[in-house]
Amino acid sequence: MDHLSATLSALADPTRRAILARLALGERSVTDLAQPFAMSLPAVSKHLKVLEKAKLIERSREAQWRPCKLAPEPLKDVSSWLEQYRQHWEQRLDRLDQYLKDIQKKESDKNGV
Amino acid sequence: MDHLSATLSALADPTRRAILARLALGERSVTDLAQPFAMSLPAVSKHLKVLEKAKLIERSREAQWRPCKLAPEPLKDVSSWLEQYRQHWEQRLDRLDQYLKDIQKKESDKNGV
DNA sequence: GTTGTATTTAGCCATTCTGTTAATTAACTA
DNA sequence: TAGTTAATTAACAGAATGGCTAAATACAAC
Repeated sequence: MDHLSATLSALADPTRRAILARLALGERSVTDLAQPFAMSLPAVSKHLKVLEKAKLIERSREAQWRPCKLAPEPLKDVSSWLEQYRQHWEQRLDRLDQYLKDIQKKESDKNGV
Repeated sequence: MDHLSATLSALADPTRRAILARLALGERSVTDLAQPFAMSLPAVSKHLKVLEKAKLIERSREAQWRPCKLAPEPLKDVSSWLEQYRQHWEQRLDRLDQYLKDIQKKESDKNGV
């Protein structure tokens, strides 16, 4: 699987996005991360493995804990990929902008400015 | 499934991203869209259904054709969601920036400016 | 070394995803 | 009406996903 696909499919799960959101606040242990979810620890562990494979988190070792840390690089890649479409979702605003400019110009012309 | 999850999982497939890329150039029929892929027409049709459910494309009717058109709104939503992490992936640059400013300040101080 | 805590692995099950081919629907064309 | 083109639906198979419980591993602390 290519990098971007791995990232996007990791992000496609709400549990995993919630995990990332908490990791944005700082490092957390697995049990810590699991706490808000109505789901077994192994389930959370699997989610973390998906995030790790997508390089969205990094893991270290401290005694019996394996703290997780946000690794934002792949998010940057998603953002870069999205840029190619920015003009498309901003087009409507562009058209409105153009329309307003046109109106304004007509007004100026009418007033002989 | 929530909106953002639907969008991200639709985008997680390289075939679907390629379809969107071609739609960014303008409306296309299904057969047209299918042409570059080594995959049956029904397979492409299914991909289009996924994109349609995620509201990433809109479809109209013209005789026996059902042209597809890019609908970029959900992409904007992904972009907005990503923004909350922008500081994280720009942090390294921020630190470099800060470092350069610090150096510059020290130079100025040394020169008694 | 035994007990306790943190986490992962293994094995299982149900569901969803992605592709296939064959059949069907929809609309134009002669 | 019959034939052609465009696209979808149906039925199927195989792989991947997401959850579970129970067992195993890793380390700490007594």
